[in-house]
Amino acid sequence: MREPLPPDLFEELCPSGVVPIRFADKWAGLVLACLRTGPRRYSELRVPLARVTPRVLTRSLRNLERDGLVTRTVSRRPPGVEYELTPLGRSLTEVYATVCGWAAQHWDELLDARERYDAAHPEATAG
Amino acid sequence: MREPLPPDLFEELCPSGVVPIRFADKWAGLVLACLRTGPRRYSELRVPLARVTPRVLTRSLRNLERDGLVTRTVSRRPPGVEYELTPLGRSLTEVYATVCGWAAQHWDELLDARERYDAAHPEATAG
DNA sequence: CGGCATCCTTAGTGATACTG
DNA sequence: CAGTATCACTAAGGATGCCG
Repeated sequence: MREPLPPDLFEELCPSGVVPIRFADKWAGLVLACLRTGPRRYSELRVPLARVTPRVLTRSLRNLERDGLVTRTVSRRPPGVEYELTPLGRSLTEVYATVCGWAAQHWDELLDARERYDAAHPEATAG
Repeated sequence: MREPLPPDLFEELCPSGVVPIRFADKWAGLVLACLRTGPRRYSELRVPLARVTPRVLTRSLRNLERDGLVTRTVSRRPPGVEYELTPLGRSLTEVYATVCGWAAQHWDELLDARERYDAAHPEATAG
């Protein structure tokens, strides 16, 4: 009835196993979200992302820049560094929006399932 | 011109910072993809996911089960363990499909950007 | 067949303090 | 203002081998 699975999914489903690429970065989604309304300076980003240490925020931004998702521009008048979405980055925010939509819709369900699982498997959670 | 960013995005954008949740699992996407065409036994999953060690595959499956995305069923005749998508899990595969679609479309762009960045920043990549 | 036990390595994250 | 330096912790991932 069911056909067998293809011998190697990695090329077929996702070029170079790209899926985990940007989603592996814990804060990338929120950083991109911050930039949806326009370019922002580093200090502006630090406000909503206060619980992210500067080191981690910088690394996220560098990674996003490396992948061509944001640009980094040093400016005088006013002095500062501005980050801005590239068209590529902007297109990714749409994808993130889809993910967030799913999460918002099903987060409770997921938490419930988790609670039920943990209740049914005490050994994995605690003694 | 631009309005200031909200003081805390975490509640606003994504409940409980859910975004990284399932996407932090490197193989979850491919596992879910394998299950889209119907229930599969563990040994069936191991074929396309050959480069994932049993330990890691099992952990992925357990995590997915914990979150209510797949079910795990032990069966005799034929003996084995079957994994199957729940409705919740199936709905997540749609999201993954969106992500994969984006990746397939823009992967080359991203790789190019990366190459350009690395070429422009030799110190970060090598000596 | 469907795992688990054990060990190891690394990358991500984080706290704290300091600087061009 | 926009980071960097240093240190520490954790969890994910992976290799190998064994078991009910």
